[in-house]
Amino acid sequence: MQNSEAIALSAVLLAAAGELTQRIHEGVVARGFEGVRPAHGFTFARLASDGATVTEIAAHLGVTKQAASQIVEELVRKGYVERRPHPEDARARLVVLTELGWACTRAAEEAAADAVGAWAEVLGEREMRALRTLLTSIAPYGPIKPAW
Amino acid sequence: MQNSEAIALSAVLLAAAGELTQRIHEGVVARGFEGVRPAHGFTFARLASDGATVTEIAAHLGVTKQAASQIVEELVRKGYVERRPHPEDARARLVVLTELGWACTRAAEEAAADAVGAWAEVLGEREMRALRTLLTSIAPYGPIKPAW
DNA sequence: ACTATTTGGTCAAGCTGCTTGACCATAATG
DNA sequence: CATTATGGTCAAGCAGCTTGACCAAATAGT
Repeated sequence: MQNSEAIALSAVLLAAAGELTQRIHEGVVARGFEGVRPAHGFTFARLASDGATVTEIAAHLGVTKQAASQIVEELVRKGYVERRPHPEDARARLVVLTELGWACTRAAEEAAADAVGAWAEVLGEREMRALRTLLTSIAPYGPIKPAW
Repeated sequence: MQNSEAIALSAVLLAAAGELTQRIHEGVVARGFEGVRPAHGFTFARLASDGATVTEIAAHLGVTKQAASQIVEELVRKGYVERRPHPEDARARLVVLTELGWACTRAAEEAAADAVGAWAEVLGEREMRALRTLLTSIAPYGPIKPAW
């Protein structure tokens, strides 16, 4: 593997990821959900299965818990999530999606499906599976940090 | 293509891109270049071939020209680029990499090669070429916008 | 048991990186 | 050669994050 090949691979990977992010965002907006940013989408993804605490969200996003707390506050204000008392820890508060939050999550999924679908039209089903398999082999396990 | 598959593909793509960005950044820092952010790397990439004007950099990064101007100012201060008079337009100024800027660019390329090389050890050369081919087919042509 | 430390969360203040708005100098257009 | 468009900077403001201080509940130490 020469350097130039590594650069080329990096460039197309970053370009594809950037475009995907942008398209998902545009698709969500087009479906009527305004004032939501990609970071909110990553938050929703973490909340989708049973909710999470502020600290867990912070770890998921790779930010401080103060930042996560502010994000949650904003999402509460906009009606996407709500804070409930934590069933096992009186200090903690469980953040869960509201019905609006679920609707927005589904919109994001549809937008993702649209964007990916456009790729499928170019590559075909078979190649898409190959792509997914390859990426799955190299993607890290941890949280998806929107870090760049 | 079902929604769930699109989500899975999106997740691994974003995870891989996030990890790559982070590793490149860490690699650049490890090679002794401090105070440089991913956005600077995207700037360097645009400057590498013959330099660019502030307006061109702005378009490349997807930000306003004021923001691009500030970024250039910072890079000048840190010694990575310099402003030269534009040979054809007295209004414009051509921003070019200094020797330090070139060194930093090479460091980023090495870091990218390291990160990609780690994937090659998992996938093998053949699969890496397949991955690159697939991604090249779906990546947009325009500037790489670090947008999320 | 009860002190001491850790952990979950918020409040407050500050910084960084971007934005919008105004403006100047040069180029392109009629 | 007057008008408009373009490249660039200065200034002010804002959004999203950080660090620092703090409180309440849980956990650990003896």
